[in-house]
Amino acid sequence: MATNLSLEPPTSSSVLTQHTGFLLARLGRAVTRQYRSVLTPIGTKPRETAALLALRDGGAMSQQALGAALDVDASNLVVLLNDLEAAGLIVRRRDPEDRRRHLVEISTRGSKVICEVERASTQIDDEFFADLDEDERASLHDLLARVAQSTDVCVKDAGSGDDDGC
Amino acid sequence: MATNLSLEPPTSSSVLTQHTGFLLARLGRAVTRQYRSVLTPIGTKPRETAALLALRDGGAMSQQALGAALDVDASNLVVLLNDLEAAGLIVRRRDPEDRRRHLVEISTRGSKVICEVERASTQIDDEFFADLDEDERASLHDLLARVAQSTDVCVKDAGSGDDDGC
DNA sequence: AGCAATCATTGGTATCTACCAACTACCAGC
DNA sequence: GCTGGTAGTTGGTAGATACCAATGATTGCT
Repeated sequence: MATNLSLEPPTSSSVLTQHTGFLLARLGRAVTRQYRSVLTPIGTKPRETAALLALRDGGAMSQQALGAALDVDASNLVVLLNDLEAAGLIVRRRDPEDRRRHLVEISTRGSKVICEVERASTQIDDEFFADLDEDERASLHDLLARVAQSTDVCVKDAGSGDDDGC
Repeated sequence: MATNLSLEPPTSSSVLTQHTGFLLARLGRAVTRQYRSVLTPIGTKPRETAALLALRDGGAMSQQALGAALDVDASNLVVLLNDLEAAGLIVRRRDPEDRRRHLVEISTRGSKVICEVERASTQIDDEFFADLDEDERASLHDLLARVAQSTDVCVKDAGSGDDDGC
């Protein structure tokens, strides 16, 4: 039953056409791996990099907010930030308005690192989405952003034109 | 320096607008988690499910081909298939043309399970991509498929109209 | 002042994942 | 019938990840 022995030459490995979600999951892993290989020599992990980017673009924010943005558990975020702080890439200080909170901020040193990191990340993006032209890439980004927004995260417009020259 | 204390209400958690790749990674994790929660009661893990779907749509294939399709390391694939075989969802048999190879095939029992699984997966997809209309979802799928194809995997057209009625 | 809720932190656990080295069975070519 | 390469298997390791329960500091409410 159901015996369709195509046994095609190992090249056309096929499949996963169906569920967009599975495709998404698979590509997410793939791109993370790519990121990791490029980021390793720089010394930051993909997650840490995402955190730095979030902090640079979003400005100082509480750990709670950052965790929500990155979809990382609070307890895991703590150790992640510990590492970043030990490396001098971020700064934690208490929020004067609510001293329970820590305001996490990217440091000047972190800003420098993020420039290097971003160059590498952009390179990966270019390789990874090489088959898509400008418009397609933009529309892919738009679609993903909307999904992210609806799912849980809120992508903000971030009008804060606080450009620390990169 | 770089002190833009927006400290917005925790709702608009912001960011990650920049790199499409990071967005992809984050959403991939999110959707995998969703899948996992729905699949757990059924008894299959996301990876196993992906394998079953690949086998159903791609027909019998060698482990090598399957591993390439799913982007899973050969040694990890072995244990994954062991579990599926122990559960009676797939069958391994030697390829008569090359007895080194195992032809992996979905079993009749596996085909039944996959129906249940697919209902759940489709439900997740519907929730996850709820904000996109039909056309947008299709174009997202198309874009992702093309990226997947160029990256490494080959998504085949799969003309094999071998419908095991679901 | 007392109390419940919140934020960050700690510690622990279970699972997933990638990766690597070695081994068996098998194929193809000489 | 050797030899070299390939497919699958085994076992082990390191790291990533999710998740959960408990604690201390701090807040807001009454």
